[in-house]
Amino acid sequence: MGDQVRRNMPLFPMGIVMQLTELSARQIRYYEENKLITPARSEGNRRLFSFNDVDRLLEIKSLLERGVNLAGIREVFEMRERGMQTLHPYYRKEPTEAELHNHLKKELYQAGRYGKASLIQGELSRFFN
Amino acid sequence: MGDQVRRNMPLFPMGIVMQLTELSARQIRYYEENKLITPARSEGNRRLFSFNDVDRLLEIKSLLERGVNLAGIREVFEMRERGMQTLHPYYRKEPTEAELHNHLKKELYQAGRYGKASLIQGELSRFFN
DNA sequence: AATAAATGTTAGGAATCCTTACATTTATTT
DNA sequence: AAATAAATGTAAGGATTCCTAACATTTATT
Repeated sequence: MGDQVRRNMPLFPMGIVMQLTELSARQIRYYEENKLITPARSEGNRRLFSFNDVDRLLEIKSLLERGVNLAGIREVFEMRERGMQTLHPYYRKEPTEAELHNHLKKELYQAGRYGKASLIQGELSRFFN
Repeated sequence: MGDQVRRNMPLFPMGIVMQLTELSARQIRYYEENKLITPARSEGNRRLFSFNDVDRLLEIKSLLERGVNLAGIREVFEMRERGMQTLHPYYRKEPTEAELHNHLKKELYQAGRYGKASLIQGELSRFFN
């Protein structure tokens, strides 16, 4: 069984993830609402979080504490998914992109040096190996 | 945070453990009743299983399939906790010990070569690293 | 001051899990 | 073969956890 598969297995209920991340249910649901995570669901519609979900939540928390807003975090995640290292992914996109980029840059600038949190792959590894 | 601590963190609810082990809730509760596992409890008295709990359940299942009964499995676990490799831990114990040992030996004998399943540390590693 | 972003709080309902009790199956013993 | 024991199934009633939705509050930005 691949590592990628394992890290995406739906395992944890809301209560455990709240403890693991020290986030409120409201916060976690809000981040999902904003497409920052997409936890699986049980048959009865209960959220089931994977290791990767928890990792993401920890990173969201870290970035928020650094002053990045949800739009910025979304951008950071999309950036990574495209396998980019640059901070400028604005070519070949929608009109509002320039503004978005500007906004992000400004926030990241005043949030202190960027790149540290987003480079921490696997925050959850503090809990598990 | 130590590895031992992590593997003992209460994380999984009953439903997930059922899927992970392919055991029924009845079976899992019965094994707890017989002191083969001791999952933690939530504030509201719900079982919360750790990695080690799931590992144990997988081993219980394996041993049961080999014909070992619960008493035998309990013996195997106690044996390991004492850090023994021998199959003869009957000195310095209660009167019924000799019978127990005899019983176990018989079962293990007819269950095929012993030692394989109990040596598999971390069955759950098939799912996680 | 007004707006927006992020989070808190509450309510009502649904899903999951709890214990307890009794039934069933399978193996062992007499 | 009948009786006993071990392991599991099943069902009921109740408690816990989680769900969505709505409205309130806090904080930052405009």
